[in-house]
Amino acid sequence: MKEILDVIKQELEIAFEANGYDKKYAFVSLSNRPDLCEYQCNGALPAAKEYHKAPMEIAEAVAASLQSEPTFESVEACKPGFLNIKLSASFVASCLNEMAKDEGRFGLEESKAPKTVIIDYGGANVAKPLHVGHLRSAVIGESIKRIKRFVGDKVVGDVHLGDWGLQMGLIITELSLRQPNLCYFDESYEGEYPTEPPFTISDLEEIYPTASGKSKEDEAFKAAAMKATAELQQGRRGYRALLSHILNVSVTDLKKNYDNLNVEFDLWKGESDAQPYIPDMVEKMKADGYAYISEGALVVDVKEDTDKKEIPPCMILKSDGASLYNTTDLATMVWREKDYHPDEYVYVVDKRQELYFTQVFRCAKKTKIVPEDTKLTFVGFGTMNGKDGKPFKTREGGVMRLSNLISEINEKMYEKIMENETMNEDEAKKTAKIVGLSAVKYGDLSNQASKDYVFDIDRFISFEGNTGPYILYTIVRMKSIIAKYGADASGFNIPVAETESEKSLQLELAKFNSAILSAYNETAPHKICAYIYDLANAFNHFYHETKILAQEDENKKGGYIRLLTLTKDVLECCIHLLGFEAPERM
RNA sequence: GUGUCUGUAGCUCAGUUGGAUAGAGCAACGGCCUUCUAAGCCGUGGGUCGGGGGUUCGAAUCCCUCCAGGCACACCA
Repeated sequence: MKEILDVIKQELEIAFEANGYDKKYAFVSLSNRPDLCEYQCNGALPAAKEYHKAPMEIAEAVAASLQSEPTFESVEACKPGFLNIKLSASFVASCLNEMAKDEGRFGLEESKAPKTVIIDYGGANVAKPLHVGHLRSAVIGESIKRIKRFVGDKVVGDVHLGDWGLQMGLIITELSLRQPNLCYFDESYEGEYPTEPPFTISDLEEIYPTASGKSKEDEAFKAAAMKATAELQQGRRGYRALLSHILNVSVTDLKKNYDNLNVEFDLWKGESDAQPYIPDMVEKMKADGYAYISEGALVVDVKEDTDKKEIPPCMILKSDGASLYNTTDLATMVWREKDYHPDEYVYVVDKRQELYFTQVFRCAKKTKIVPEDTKLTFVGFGTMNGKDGKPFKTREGGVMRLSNLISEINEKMYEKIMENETMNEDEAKKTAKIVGLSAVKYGDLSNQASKDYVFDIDRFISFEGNTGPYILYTIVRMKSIIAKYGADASGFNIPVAETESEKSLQLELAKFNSAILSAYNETAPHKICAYIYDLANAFNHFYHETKILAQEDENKKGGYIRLLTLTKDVLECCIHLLGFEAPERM
């Protein structure tokens, strides 16, 4: 189905050309003066320069040749030379009927050139619980994944676990002190290792911080942990077996936590999966002459002439020969190329890592790990601040666990729902979870990802204003009416709008296409939030003025239900793209 | 120090990539429920778009400069 903007544009192009003006001036945008018009074209102003005519003269001529087009209710030339456009109600209604027929996609055609995209988000660490710092990556990444998938790309989401490095050595060392008799520590042991892990997730969550604390005070312990890390990385059997236990236990727990957030990864690969690719990669970089020794370390130059600031080289190996985060990330690209050969990589990471990722991206292209035309996208997000404007902390000043934050929100939401006394405890609990998630996610996604934002629980869980719960409430209202109607309305047509509020609702619906595409093109979920907030407002306004179920004309009533259903479906589609769902009641 | 991002109503944020009178929400005040969920709707007040220059028919948006703040600047991830 054709986008409304394109339809209008085409009509304008014909009119511009018919009057002897280049069609490049026939650009259309949404009106920024809704009191005057619905869409606008400002092309007559720049055209006036080229043709040395008064802009008003051009605008009037174009407007005149569009007078009889059935697409428009009116096209008016205004003051300096604006073209103010109003669509005819019947044209809008016919667009909507087409949208409604196309269930699930609402007229948005699948991309004709679908891309393969790997999206790297989540960034969870093994054996460490998720904390609030992980929230944004998960929430934003999940939404971007869904948006891209909806438009038609083949998207693979990878959590990219932090499962390599000193933390593993710390855990192994601590465990060897607690349970020295385990077969994993016996180097002469040659049998099969047990399938049952020697610890639970809560053991792990206690072991890691303990070990981490010890290593800061106890030099010997730290040395032992570093040795264990090195041995693990060199492939010591017992340690490898322990690593896989740690991974299993941890990933099971992480999956549960991400599941609560409606976040789902296709791949649970980690840094450790990239390790086998490092030696060949490094050799190739040396052989191809990209990597050289600088101050003892192996580096690749990544500076470019256009840089305003000196970009330090990308370090591949430390002076002691050990690999580092860069190395792992580059090696990760090696296997991703081998398995998926993506057209685009998207990294959803804290924006403070931007410089680091420009180094990695440049290095990957320069050393031909990825082809020249591969798109490497860094989606850097800002910090989640508390109400005081400083990074979000617990009352005690520590890092807050994500699960604690979520349960606090669910608890508050539950209390709010129970105040209304329309539900039993069980349903209220379930509803609180659904609405709570919408509060968190909408609160995050409605801001531009790259900016810092204030995480204000009380504002987010409020049912008023631009919040997730407000959107859900609007959906629930519609569901309730549709349920009361009871019958199947699919045989009816969405009526030609008769009132202003009905037409604005219909116009909002017609913007679905361009709202989704701009969110897609700009990797900007907040555009979807802005859209559904406008749509919800338009609906509530219409709802307030229009009796639907009391409508006597059955045909009209059926048409209204069809309009409601479309609105509800579009809203639900959008919140799905944001990563949350609506309950049946609230 | 260098680079970079940010600065819009008391607070939290938008602003369709240079267009018309800069918009929402919260908070404040006023109105609307015997009628589809009032968790809603309607209205009022509130602005030197950080300051100053420039570019042009036209600037919150582009350029310069200053002020304030955040962040990053090779052997951490």
